Amino acid sequence: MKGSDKIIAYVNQFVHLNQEEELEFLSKLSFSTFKKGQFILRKGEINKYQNFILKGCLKTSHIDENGKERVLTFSIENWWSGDLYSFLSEKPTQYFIQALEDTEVLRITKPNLEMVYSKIPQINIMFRILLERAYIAQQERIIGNISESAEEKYLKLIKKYPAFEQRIPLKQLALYLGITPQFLSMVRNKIAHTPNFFK
Amino acid sequence: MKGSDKIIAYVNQFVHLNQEEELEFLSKLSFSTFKKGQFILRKGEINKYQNFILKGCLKTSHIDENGKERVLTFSIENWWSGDLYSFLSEKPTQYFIQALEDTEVLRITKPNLEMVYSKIPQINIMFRILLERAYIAQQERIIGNISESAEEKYLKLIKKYPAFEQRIPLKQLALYLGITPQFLSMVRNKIAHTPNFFK
DNA sequence: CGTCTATTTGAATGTACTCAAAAGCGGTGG
DNA sequence: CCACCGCTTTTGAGTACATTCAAATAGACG
Repeated sequence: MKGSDKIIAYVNQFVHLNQEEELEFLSKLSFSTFKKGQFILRKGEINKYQNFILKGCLKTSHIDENGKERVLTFSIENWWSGDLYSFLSEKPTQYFIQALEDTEVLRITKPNLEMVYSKIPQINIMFRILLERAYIAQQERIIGNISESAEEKYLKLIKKYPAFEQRIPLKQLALYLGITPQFLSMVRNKIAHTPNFFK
Repeated sequence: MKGSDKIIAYVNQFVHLNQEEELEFLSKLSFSTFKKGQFILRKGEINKYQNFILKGCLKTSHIDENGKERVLTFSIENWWSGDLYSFLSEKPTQYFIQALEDTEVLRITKPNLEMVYSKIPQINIMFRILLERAYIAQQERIIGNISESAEEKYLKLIKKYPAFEQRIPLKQLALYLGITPQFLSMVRNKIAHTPNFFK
């Protein structure tokens, strides 16, 4: 499936576009590829794009004064990636975005997105829905982070996003959960050796 | 200061309204009061209002299957309170909102807000700015929750919102931080007896 | 004043971390 | 194609952080 078909199929999950609108939207997107390990965005830069992932996996993370890294999100096929705050406000980002796999994206700049908004109100609606969902997902994660043990958080994560278990290295998952890789390794082992841990 | 003056002063921090717009906006708000302990919203209900707090303090919390409560936010004077997701989608909320003090609010319904949006574009801009800020604050909290010890989280909280230390009961702060009240009591004691913990 | 809830204190336990080292795996160059 | 290097994952011992359970004390409210 071509990239343009993929994103149109994605958009159609939320709103309906006629052919003219589809072409208008596609004309504002550009295609980019990133090698595994490559940085798409670094702290201090202004995030000029929202990236729709056609193939691959991106990690958005934060690194504090002591060099401690924490993962805010992993983004895979059919997700958007990009620091929304920096994108909207045109201020420097606090985050790094890095490819965990060879990755292909369709990306849009702020001026182009604004042009699309004015010509295709449906796209506005789609992004409003996406923002609502992102907001509520964040709230759920906050509740989870302050309620659950590492084991519960891990089980919930791989239940919500089954692809992550196979696809994302243990170390990176630990950075997302806020635990040490050593401890996550123990947790996995315990789960694997506990009969009927699925219930 | 009257409630109407307070919210106008608040709005003026973000955007400028002329006198006609001010009156239009105010005409869409209604005044309500809540007694300490009273619930403004319960899980399963649809959140019909966004509440601007003139006086008092509201707590938004989540209670899981086991009855375990966790606090998502505390809201005091000059903050908005209300489950945005339920408000926008008109679906049942997952949260409880309860008054921690006798509280006075100015509130707006979704139809009235939409009317205001269409007549006063500035209000649209204001809420967009507020949503951006809420989103970024949530991201920072997620990073903090997975990076920091209980002591760090507590110190950061009272540094960011100094009023909370005096005003919000220890037990409620513990429900926000995701630790037991007993442990927070120990943390406070340790801080109080550690010379130069401010640095 | 009495009752109810919030806060403090302490002991025992469990969860997760640090440090250290070994084993596994993937990519690169010869 | 294999050997090596660097990074990830596993394993283990000792420690620190945070919880549970229990009980005493302090505060708030009618």
